Amino acid sequence: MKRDGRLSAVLHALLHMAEQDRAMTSTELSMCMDTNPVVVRRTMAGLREAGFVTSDKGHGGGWRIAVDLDAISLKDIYDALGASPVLSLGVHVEHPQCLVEQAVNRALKGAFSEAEALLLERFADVTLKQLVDDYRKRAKPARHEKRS
Amino acid sequence: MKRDGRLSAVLHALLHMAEQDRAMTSTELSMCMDTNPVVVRRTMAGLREAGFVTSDKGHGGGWRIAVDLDAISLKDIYDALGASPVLSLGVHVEHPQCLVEQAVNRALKGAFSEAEALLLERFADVTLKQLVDDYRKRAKPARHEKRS
DNA sequence: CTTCATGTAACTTGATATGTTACAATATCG
DNA sequence: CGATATTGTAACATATCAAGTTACATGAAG
Repeated sequence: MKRDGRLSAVLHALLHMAEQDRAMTSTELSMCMDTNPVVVRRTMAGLREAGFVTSDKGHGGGWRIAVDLDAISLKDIYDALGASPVLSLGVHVEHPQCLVEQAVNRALKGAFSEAEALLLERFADVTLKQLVDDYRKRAKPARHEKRS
Repeated sequence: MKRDGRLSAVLHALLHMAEQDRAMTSTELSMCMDTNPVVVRRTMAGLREAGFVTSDKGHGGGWRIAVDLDAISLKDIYDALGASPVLSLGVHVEHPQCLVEQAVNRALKGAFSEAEALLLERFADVTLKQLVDDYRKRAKPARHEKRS
């Protein structure tokens, strides 16, 4: 089963936007997200509705981050993308008649919801600001290398 | 993204097998797994290779559980099915050049692996025996109702 | 030796995420 | 004002991949 890399791709785009003080066009973003401009607009639409980014038409238009970087967590972005399922695994029948299958579902669902809750907690703990800081911390030493 | 219900379906089948003292045919199992016999054989093949079930051809043939119910955990079954990914979410590029994307990947992968580890721990903690016991505990009171 | 079963390869189908085209709407620039 | 740059979005096309299906070989039991 193929994994959904949209969250990852969008975060990549957002961090690049955070490093610019101008708007970035869908075409620019499509390059760093390795897709095409229409898909970028489709994906960013959710973030716009949630108020995390703004978009402007026309000359000099494009996408900008609209809130403080430390006010957005990965969970916020995940939700804004449309809360796709976290787990590939699921139960075969949601509300089975069969008592045997009900026992299976009880066991599986317990494990599923714990794992999902943990993941979303971790997402909620990380802000875009932290990602930017992490990136900068690693990028700077590399620049020193070049200078020296 | 559609969820993979094979683990759930196979557990259902195994518990029914556990309640019988005869072999069950792929056709019988296909009914309780809500699919067709060939898919059952395909799915059970992994369990057979792992030694959890045996299959017999010919008259009176079919599938039987081959080990003690308290010697198999959900994790064992999950593994025997071919360890499909646990999470729907993944990173967009596995080993990116871009430092920004590397920072994104570090954050995501940490959260992913914690959640996955937790789920597999929980799976490892539950044996087929426990599921059977849970089922029986709930099934018996229902019979008393009928009698009284 | 017929029937009932599994084993498995090959092919078909269906669901769906992604990509693409097309064009309307709108903002900026000169 | 007209040319150009940009988003917004619907509609369509493509690719992928799991599941379903067909077909037939193999083997066991009556």
